[in-house]
Amino acid sequence: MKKLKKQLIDAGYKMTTPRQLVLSELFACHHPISARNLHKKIKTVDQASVYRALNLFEDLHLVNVEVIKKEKLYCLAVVPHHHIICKKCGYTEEVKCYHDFNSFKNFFNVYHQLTLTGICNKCVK
Amino acid sequence: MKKLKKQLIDAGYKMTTPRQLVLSELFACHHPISARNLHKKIKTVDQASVYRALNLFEDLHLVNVEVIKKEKLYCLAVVPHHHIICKKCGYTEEVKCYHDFNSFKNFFNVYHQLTLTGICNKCVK
DNA sequence: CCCTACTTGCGAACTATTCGCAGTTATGTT
DNA sequence: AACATAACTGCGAATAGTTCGCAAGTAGGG
Repeated sequence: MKKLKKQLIDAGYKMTTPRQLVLSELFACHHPISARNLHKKIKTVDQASVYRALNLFEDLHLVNVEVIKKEKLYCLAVVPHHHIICKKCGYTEEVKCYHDFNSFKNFFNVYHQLTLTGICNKCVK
Repeated sequence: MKKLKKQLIDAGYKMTTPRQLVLSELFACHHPISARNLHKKIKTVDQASVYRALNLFEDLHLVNVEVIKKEKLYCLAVVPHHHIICKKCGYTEEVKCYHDFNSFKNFFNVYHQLTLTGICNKCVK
């Protein structure tokens, strides 16, 4: 959390209450969450500000985005990790991150985002 | 292309002109493309139908989706592959697919989607 | 404590995506 | 080859998702 704040500041941004709230909600939430649901949880922050915060965090690579069933979901990118998500019920598990691309082919500053979807063993029955 | 048609039919859907057109446009386009741009290229097909086709193809895993700079991009999933995309200029290269998750943890029918973003060597200067 | 550039909230504007329905079409069947 | 029918499309309009512009508020350096 402190580390996140430092990254914000170092990049030239301020740690404001709305940003703080969005971050701590993401921190508290142990699975990817949509902008909309995030806003529902912190109604004191305007929706435009939630979007602005998420976009900023995304640019700074503080959060990752993934699309599940047409929904954009955000989660903190503190420790690199991914998710596997059941397409039927939405049940989610964490998946360790296997890779560390940093430069790749002729690209630099490479980030990657891996999404796994499947059917969990409960839904398969 | 024939293989794609077979997959549609086998899943109980019809190969119609709009779907055909969307598929061949995706086939002709060698990089991920947005629904909007796809529709621009085939104006004879209504936008709702473009979306319907893309959603169907996505369900059948005929196409992959990735989000780059807040834009959802689609590409054919014929041969499993991924992309690395420059965040500055959008320049795209293909990346071979290294993995074959099929079952993973307690999930079945697992598909994965990997997106790499970075800065290409032209933009880095 | 003050200054100022960066942020926010608000309302409204955009953009993206989907819906409902009447008319059309692909496909299996005769 | 024409038919029947369930699936599909186009259209217009609705809904959802995201961003904008601006006046007012606030974090953090001096």
